[in-house]
Amino acid sequence: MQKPSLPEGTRDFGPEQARKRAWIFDTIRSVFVKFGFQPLETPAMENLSTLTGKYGDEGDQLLFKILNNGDFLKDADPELLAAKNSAKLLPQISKRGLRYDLTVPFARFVVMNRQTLTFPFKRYQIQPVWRADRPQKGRYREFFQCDADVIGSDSLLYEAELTQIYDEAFAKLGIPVVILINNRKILFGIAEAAGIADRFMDMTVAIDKLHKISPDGVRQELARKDIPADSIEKVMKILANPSLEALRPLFANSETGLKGIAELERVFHLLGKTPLKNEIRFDITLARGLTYYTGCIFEVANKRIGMGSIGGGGRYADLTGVFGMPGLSGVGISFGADRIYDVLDRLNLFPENLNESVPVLFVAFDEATHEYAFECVSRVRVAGLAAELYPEPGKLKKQFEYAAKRNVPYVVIVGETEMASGMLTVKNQISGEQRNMTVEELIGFLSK
RNA sequence: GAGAUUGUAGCUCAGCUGGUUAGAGCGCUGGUUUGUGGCACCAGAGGUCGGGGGUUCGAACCCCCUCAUUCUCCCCA
Repeated sequence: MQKPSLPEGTRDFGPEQARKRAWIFDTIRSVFVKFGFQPLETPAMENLSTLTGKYGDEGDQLLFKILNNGDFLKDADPELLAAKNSAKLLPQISKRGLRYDLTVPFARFVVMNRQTLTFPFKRYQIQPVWRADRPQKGRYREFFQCDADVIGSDSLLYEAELTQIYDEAFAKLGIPVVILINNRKILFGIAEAAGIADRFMDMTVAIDKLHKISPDGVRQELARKDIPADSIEKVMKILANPSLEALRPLFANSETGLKGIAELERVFHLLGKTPLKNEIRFDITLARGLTYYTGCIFEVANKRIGMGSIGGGGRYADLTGVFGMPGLSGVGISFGADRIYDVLDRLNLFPENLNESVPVLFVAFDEATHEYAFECVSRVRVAGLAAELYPEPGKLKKQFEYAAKRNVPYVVIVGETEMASGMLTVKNQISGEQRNMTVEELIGFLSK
């Protein structure tokens, strides 16, 4: 007999976990829908050509590839095979891969359906993605992403609305958060002001680590990238600056930097016209590693416990360009569902009633009462309520233990007396109190 | 890709410098209580000590290989 096991970095979600996760997804989805986003689902697998080259060299390595069906070595180049040249052999033996995120499939979908879509196109998508990463704390090889993106508009209204979505969703989930906002153009302004515009990405990647490593660590990181010492000090000096206002004079010679300031001011202006439940903060050190962001960028941090970011996103100028449809600006956000789960779990913030499976369980003593109970259960279900009947009549002890383990709040006892009178015995499992009532009364009782 | 960690019952773990029939708690099954669960008591089932090889009179424990886990770095959610 073989021991059952799970592939590295994957997990099962048992009933309780699955219910909690469904609650998270439903909560987030309801906010997406409220802001007019439409659902989209794409296949788990994409053509490898769609995926490769979109996430950098590292990303390509982390793609799960799917072996071709049939005799997949038949058409493989014998020389490559003999040389064990995996990299060059790959396209000959694998045509498909599992999706790595939801953004690239979304871009592919938009380009393929450009004739029928109405722009701006707002979609949300809640599906699993796969990465052949080394699993560790809070990181899995299969995990869910909850994305909302708008494509086909460069209006800053959407930056404001997506911030509102974060605000409302986390308020509904009961997690107090800080929503951090920055703008890639401001980061570019820093690079220009420090005279290292050509090293923009190196600088960004280093700044992104500021939260993890000390300012000195960032200095070392920058120095390692051969950035001149005086430029490094200029960068660090600007980073120490917390407000948009004070930034403006420093960006006198950076048109892009000034534009970034103006964009953020516009977003904050719009947000000022609506009540928000969480703190929204400009954070000049927020960088985000992904290269395709070009404007505003977001990140959500929970206030209670340290645990990476639980959401992030930003504006990208040209996501569909690689698929031959340039000039479409988009902006999107993502919720880290798995980490949100961990935060809710650690802080005990899940709603109480989530682990109740059914509101009522029927129990009976013998064949005759069991059949009568079956009729009663059916009538409760016809009324639209969930109900369950224990499969065998007999010992109440066993049936009550089952009810307790399933967290059923009410148990209906059906015996000869009940069957004769039509008055069921209904026991409240929490208080222990018992009452007699007809099926109709039970339905009314459970409905409120 | 690099480094570390752990692997003993369904679960969480104990097992002293290698020594005879491998333990506990929880869970499970049955009973005390065949019209009432959570508590208590009693009894019981359940393990080729991740797998393979080696050292030894003797290995859960020491050595080698292998598989798997968890964590850190890189990168990211």
